[in-house]
Amino acid sequence: MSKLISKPQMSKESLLPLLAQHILEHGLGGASLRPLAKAAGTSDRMLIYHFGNKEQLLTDVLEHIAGIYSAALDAGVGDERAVTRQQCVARILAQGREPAMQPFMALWWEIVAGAARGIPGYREAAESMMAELLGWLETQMPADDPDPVGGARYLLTLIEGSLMLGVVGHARTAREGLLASDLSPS
Amino acid sequence: MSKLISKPQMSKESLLPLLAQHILEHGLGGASLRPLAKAAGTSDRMLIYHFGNKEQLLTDVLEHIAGIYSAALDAGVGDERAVTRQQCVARILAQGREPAMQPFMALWWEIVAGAARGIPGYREAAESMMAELLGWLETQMPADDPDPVGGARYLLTLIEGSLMLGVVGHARTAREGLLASDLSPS
DNA sequence: GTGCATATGTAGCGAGTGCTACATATGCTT
DNA sequence: AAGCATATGTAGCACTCGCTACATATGCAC
Repeated sequence: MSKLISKPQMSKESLLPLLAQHILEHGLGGASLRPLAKAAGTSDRMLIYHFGNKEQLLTDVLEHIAGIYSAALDAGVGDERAVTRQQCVARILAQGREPAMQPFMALWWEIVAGAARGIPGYREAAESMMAELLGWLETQMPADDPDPVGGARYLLTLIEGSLMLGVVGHARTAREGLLASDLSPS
Repeated sequence: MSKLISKPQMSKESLLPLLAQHILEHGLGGASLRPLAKAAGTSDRMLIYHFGNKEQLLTDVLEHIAGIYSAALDAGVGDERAVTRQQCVARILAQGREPAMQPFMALWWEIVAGAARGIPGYREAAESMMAELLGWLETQMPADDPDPVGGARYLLTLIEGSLMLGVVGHARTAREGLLASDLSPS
């Protein structure tokens, strides 16, 4: 009885999107091979076969996710330049609150936690992602900003602080904080 | 052969400091009963006996740690009031970078990550801790501050953003951001 | 056809997980 | 002394973990 049903012929590339989806939903820490394999329609056996070991698999998936995130960033903000710093911050915060961004946010804080805990690889991953975000933010600064480089760093600090406060149920605190900053003309 | 060696007569209260120590070192997520028990000089069997289940144990330990942190906060900053907002921020950031604070920081980001992931209990815990920190920060504002309530929220956002950037290897970015803020008189 | 590299299924290993069953030991109350 | 609530040790259960051993199946080169 020959099995002629189908030979999906899977590969790293074909697996990565499904694995990324699962990681975004369930996180890095709780991810174990067998559920990942089921999500990707294969077996733990094959995940190890393709990626060598779990750590390499997670590294590859993270890289894949970073690519998706970059694209989402550019697509999410309109292409007309912000006029004021306040407007710039508001737009990015609004985008960060989008439901579609939630899985990325959850994953991001998990990476931050790993970096703080000193888990090998996490700090490096977080550092490069943050560097990329900073570079992107510089391009989003108002065209007539007197100090786009320093300003981007200032806004990044405010944005990340606001996002964190939002995550822990203090979105209102962050909003009131921004109102008391120099971004809001009295 | 009677065993007269010693009867440690343990209790929740006597276990909590040792458990807290272990959690601060190794994190919440990776904590499992047997290593915790070894750290506390007892058995997994007795941890369940005293706390009922693992979740309750972690809840109790977290509460214990929050108490320690509160005390460390007050002790860490000198008792003379800051004169400027900039000074206020600088002092708190300096304290957050102290080696002794590192375990608390790592635990904090783990809680934030759990809150972002929606793990039951984490958001509530984080929210109340942050509320307490905000209240404390209001008392640390300069005496002549024109808007201590809004200002505390503004500074909290900047501080948490700076701490996060520091964790991911972007302490310099945060520093330059603060230099470009209204806290640094040009 | 005959090898041979690539790909996949089945079974399992040794370690660790939270938690429980059962047997005691201890010290207080009556 | 008897009974009883509190406390503790020993063993183990049913499960998951990352990973491996072994057996194949497939398709291509010669």
